[in-house]
Amino acid sequence: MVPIPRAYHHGALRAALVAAGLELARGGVDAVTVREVTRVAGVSPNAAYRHFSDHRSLVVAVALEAQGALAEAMAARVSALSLGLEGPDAAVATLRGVGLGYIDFALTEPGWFELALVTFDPSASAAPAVTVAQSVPPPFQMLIDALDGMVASGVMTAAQREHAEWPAWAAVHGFADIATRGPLQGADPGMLQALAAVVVDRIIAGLTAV
Amino acid sequence: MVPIPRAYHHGALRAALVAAGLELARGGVDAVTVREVTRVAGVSPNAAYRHFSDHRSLVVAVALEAQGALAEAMAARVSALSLGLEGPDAAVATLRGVGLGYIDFALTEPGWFELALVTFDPSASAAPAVTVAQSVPPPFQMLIDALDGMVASGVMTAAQREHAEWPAWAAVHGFADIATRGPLQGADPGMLQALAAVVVDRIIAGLTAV
DNA sequence: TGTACATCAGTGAACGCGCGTTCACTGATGTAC
DNA sequence: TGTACATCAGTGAACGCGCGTTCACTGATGTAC
Repeated sequence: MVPIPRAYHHGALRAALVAAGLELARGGVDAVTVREVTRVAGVSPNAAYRHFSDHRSLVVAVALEAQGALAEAMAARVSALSLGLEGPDAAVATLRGVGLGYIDFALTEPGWFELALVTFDPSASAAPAVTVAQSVPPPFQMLIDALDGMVASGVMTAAQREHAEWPAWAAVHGFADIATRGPLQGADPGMLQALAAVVVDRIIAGLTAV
Repeated sequence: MVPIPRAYHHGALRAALVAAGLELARGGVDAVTVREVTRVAGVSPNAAYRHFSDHRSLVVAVALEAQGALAEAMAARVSALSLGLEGPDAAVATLRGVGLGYIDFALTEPGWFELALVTFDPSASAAPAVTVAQSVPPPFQMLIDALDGMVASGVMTAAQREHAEWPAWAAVHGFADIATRGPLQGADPGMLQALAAVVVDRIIAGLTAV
């Protein structure tokens, strides 16, 4: 990584470190080290400790950023798919958008996706920053809202709604993981898109089946 | 880890190292290091290089063992659920067993589960041992066979069968991952069992829905 | 059966690496009068 | 507006750690005669 030598950041260093971390995170969680992040920011390693108590809290800060990007990708996909739709159609399109957006993000930015996961991990985010700031991570909240929308528009019954978060999340997350770290890694993008659609449609069918 | 000092293994060292690795793997993939494995086997670090070309091939060897254990857990669950059933009932029970066995294994031995995954990763298993010995990993083959059984017994149509591996694996794998590394980590075991059943039943419903 | 010797399976010591983290410090900034 | 000083945000050097891996070696085993 190319160092950018610049002396004093004055309050902006924290942001610069997170930005550097985000860039490095494209290479996965393990690429986000104190030393490399400070190197990229053009600062000595110990400078990081002025802004983060330890390595973990640096990673959590970067992970929260990645989580935000994930939520944005999902929102964008929801907008695109539900545009101009209403009622049941809109509800289904929204749920599809949530799932496809999640998968898209994982395929496009696998490193960030990996990082966003630490945000969902209650043990890793022992750092109060996460648990306090957000009891429910935005991406998960979007799923919940989408499922509630399915009920509100009559596509799902209240009984079907129960616990539906988990099959829905599991299917979409599992596919993202398989396509990212597993056997589908490196498969043809077009095929991955097609399979993603199959996964999302199948699980929605399962959630709305008798 | 407690070293077991014993001098010469004579051909048995390779097996001893894999066994030690499997034990350590309960702590996750990263716990399987050359140094720790040899320490547990009561041997000097470089002794490992007499049996493995490098760290990676040690990990792959241990991972194959973990994968075997996963396949066994799945087979056991399939047997238990499909016992005495025939035709469509047996086919569905088998598919449920495949999914629930997979999840069970992940919950019971999260470290081994993590390790088994490297076996599914085509890039990681650049080691010829894996790709040559098994083009299709046994656990995945069990899923394929179970789905074929669904078609054979008339529960699924040929059209529904197409690409069904991926939604099925994604849902089950995703739940295992969520319960193991994600937000459900540390949740009540009884609840996890119940949710696992929901996930499996929902995805099967989705695969057999119109 | 006994011995000479090749081969095999280990040892002990060391290497370089990158990491997280701490120490005492210094130069830059902001503030009170 | 100018100066004295406290505080803040960095630096430079070093620490200990565990890792993978390589070197030259030695002791144990198996084999040929």
